[in-house]
Amino acid sequence: MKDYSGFLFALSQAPTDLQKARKTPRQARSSATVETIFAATIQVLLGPGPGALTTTRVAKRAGVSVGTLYQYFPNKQALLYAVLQRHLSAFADAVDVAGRELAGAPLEKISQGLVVAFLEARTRDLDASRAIYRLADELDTEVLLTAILQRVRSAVTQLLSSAADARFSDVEAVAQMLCAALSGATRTVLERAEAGSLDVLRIELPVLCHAYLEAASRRPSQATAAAV
Amino acid sequence: MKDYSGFLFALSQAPTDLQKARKTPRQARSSATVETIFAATIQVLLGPGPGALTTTRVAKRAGVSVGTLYQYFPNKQALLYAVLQRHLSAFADAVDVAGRELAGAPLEKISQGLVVAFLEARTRDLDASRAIYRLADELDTEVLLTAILQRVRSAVTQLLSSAADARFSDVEAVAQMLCAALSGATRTVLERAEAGSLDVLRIELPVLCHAYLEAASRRPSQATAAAV
DNA sequence: ACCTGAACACCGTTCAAGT
DNA sequence: ACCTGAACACCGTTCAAGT
Repeated sequence: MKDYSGFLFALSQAPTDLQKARKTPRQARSSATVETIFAATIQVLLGPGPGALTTTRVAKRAGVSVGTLYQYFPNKQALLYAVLQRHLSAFADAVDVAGRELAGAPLEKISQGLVVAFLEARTRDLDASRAIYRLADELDTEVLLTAILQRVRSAVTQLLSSAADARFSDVEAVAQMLCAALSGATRTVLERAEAGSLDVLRIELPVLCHAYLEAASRRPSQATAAAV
Repeated sequence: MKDYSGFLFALSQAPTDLQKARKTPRQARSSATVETIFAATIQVLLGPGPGALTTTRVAKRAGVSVGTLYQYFPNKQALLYAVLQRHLSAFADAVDVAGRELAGAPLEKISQGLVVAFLEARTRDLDASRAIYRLADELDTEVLLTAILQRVRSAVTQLLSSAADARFSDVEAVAQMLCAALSGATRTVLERAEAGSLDVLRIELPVLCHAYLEAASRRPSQATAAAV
């Protein structure tokens, strides 16, 4: 019987293990170390690329030993997970802020503002964003992404409920559909590097967003009763 | 100087290398081997899971040795790439077929049909689809995805141009936006395993699709002139 | 309280030897 | 013309030893 313990450990990482650092830094010195490791991870991602993202390389770039890295992150996935988490939280924050600013506005303004907020949030640090998102599917990000999606979706639900000139028979479903279209469309563009496709999005997305919201608010209430 | 040749080879795989098998099977026996390897890959993906997807394990499952696997695929990525390619081609085929069937119909019917085609195509073999898409970002799928997107987009462009009751000032941009929203929304749902979200999509997506197409066809022609 | 880095099991890939 | 599987370099992770 061979010793698979290390391997199985790596495979069985439940999201719980991924979400928290192995050890919370208690001294200024060590929390600085964590910051340095985060920065080094992104640098390696942008420089040598995702294929060259090894724990040893990140540690070297950060100026620490591998052992130190593993003091704060139980495994490589946890490190990447933490990087992704930071990024997504910033995104959800941006949607929250936009929601508060747009509350009570008419649909037209809400559509415009929402699209701008989405595009702006996901276009900041474009290269880093691309690299980080590309990493997302290598991890078990189910839990994290679901949580972020929930935050964004409820912010949008609240915003839609507050609209000055519309009522929705099933705000939840409309918010879900809108978030899926917005984030999906944004993501599709982020992943491909096509020049100009961002411009198309900037013009077309508000049209799509507004047209859908108008149609959804005009609709009689039993239409979506069957949906969750 | 250490020997990095193996490592660098693996890193530097250009899409060209990923797209074709190292050796084209010439005998019935060997093309059957390739089929078996494909099947084994999906089985491992669905059974032990993506974390356990090693070339050795795939080979064992397929009943061949690793060496044999490497006779047909230059590396692990190429294998996964081929699996993804098959899947995406089937998807593009489905959109093509739908486009031909719907040509000349009114917008309302086109919207409905397009959504059904998208959902149906991406819901067939749902588990395998999920597993395969989750793999996509680990590979360098830029070229492949762009090509498939192009096929789908031009099928949609043609379809929209054929609409019985509408003209678009910038069909290309509208098709691009529509494809981004459709595939993005579909993907978002596929990735999360939320119960009922597929039902929401089935009801809301045609509404969104139709509302946007109506709005876009009513729009004066200079609106999207600046976009590519 | 934090850091180091050699050591270990595993993985991707090759290639000499087989049918 | 195709297959085999031991061998090799590299990677993730650990842990005894240091400050």
